Amino acid sequence: MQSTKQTIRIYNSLSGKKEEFKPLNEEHIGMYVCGPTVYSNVHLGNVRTFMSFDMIFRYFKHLGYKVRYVRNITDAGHLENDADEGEDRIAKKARLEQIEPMEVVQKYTVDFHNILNKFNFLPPSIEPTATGHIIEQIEIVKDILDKGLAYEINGSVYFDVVKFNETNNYGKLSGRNIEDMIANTRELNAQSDKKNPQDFALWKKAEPKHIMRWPSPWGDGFPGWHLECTAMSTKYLGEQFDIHGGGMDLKFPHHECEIAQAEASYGHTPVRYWMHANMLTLNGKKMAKSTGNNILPTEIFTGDNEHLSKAFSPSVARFFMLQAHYRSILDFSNDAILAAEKGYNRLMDGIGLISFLKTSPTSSLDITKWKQQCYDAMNDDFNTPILIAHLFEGVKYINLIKDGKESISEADLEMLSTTMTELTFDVLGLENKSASSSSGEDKLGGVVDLLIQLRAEARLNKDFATSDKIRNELTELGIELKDGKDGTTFSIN
RNA sequence: GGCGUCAUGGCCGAGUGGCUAGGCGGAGCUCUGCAAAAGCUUUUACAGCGGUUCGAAUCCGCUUGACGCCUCCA
Repeated sequence: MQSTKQTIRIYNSLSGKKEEFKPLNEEHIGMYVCGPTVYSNVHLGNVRTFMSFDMIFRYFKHLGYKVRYVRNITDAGHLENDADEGEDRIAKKARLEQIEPMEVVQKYTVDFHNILNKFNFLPPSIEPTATGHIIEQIEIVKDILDKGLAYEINGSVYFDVVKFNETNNYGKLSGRNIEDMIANTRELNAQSDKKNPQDFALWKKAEPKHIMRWPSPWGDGFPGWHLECTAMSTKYLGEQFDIHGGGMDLKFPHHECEIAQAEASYGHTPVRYWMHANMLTLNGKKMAKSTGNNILPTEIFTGDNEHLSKAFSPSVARFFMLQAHYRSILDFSNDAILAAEKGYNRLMDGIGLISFLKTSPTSSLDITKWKQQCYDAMNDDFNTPILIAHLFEGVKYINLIKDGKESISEADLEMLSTTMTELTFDVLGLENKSASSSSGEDKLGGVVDLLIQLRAEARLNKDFATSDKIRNELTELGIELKDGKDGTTFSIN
């Protein structure tokens, strides 16, 4: 753990600027991140957002903060659009797969956890579900009704955005103003109950066929999409907390509505630092479940996708994504992840060499300065690409020391080693997956080692015909031999 | 149509008013029976046009292009 006090600057979407981060309580940080709606498999774009916050969670913990990280599961069905039509997406999936809505939820929640585990995610401190907090949500609806900022029509309750805007600023997060929105709204459907198109549902009446339903003062229904996050963040983090995160596409309307709900109910703004992770694109376009323009994590692991030439380990995919800043759009391509894989291997090889380095009485390198540069990168709005650049600098140091071109003292080597490993594994959350684990691969490894031995003997006898035959035949099979100073290793392509 | 973001070298991708990002690829060298691997060194940039400035790729304006939100979305 890093005990030195670090000053962190965070880009706050609310102000549009980087601000010095000061938690409400000195040692504790409260962070809420909007989780997935579990009606289908998470794609790689979803993973990127959660990975950004996993990295941020890890860094805070590494610095010694006590972090309560809440990431919800949206398991209540919400409508396909914000007008009054559209099917509940979970119900739709249940109908298509001919299972219960709660089976849909269970299936994809399990999938979500499995995938995140493969990517070496830390579990959040609390992972609450929307359906587990219906009572809390109903209480908020009642409260907002009491304050006169919502209205009930035909068993549904809507937030009165226009009225709210008279005393508050609706749109401050996404940089909109309500006059523009009214001027630009398309015609409202005739059957809508809303007074204004900008109003959003706090509670929706359930039609008779709607399976996911709960009793409420306004009849059987289900909560509006934006409400669950207000209920759960308040319950576990308080009426005001430090960080609220999510994907860029949630900024409007979702986060805007969260702010409105909390301000209406509690009378003050709920979040100090709003953070938004940018999109992962494929072919230059946002990954989206609805358009089919996406890659599933499983396809990365197997290579079974038209965009991929081979399989990639979760750690390589993680490295690929962390090589871009979380607020930048990142385009996924085979070439880009292929390049990332080579870089990742270089980083891992470098770290693997640390324990073999010999120390000297003095250092020819300024390790203290290098270390601070690593932390400066993270402190500047979690700039992982810069951190990785410094880690590669560290790899260069390691190689130069190994070749005797630079020297390092025992204390500096300790610092180099600790910094490299902690930042790579604890903060970035990478794993060194070079060691093969399955028994089949172990046996193959034994066989290849035997061939390597035979080849070494042939080379010793200057029987290059035999040694080259072994090497070439193995290459044909996709096994590459690598001759090094300390013997031969191999890799399977 | 409204609001917003971004345009960087062969590719990916940071950053900044004047001083090296980094990775991949390319080139050279070391190592090697040869080759590969590995390591070291090295290479080029800031969409276009104006403006501000001693100086701009970095600030301002315009143009072009791409993307995102405005409907569920990470």
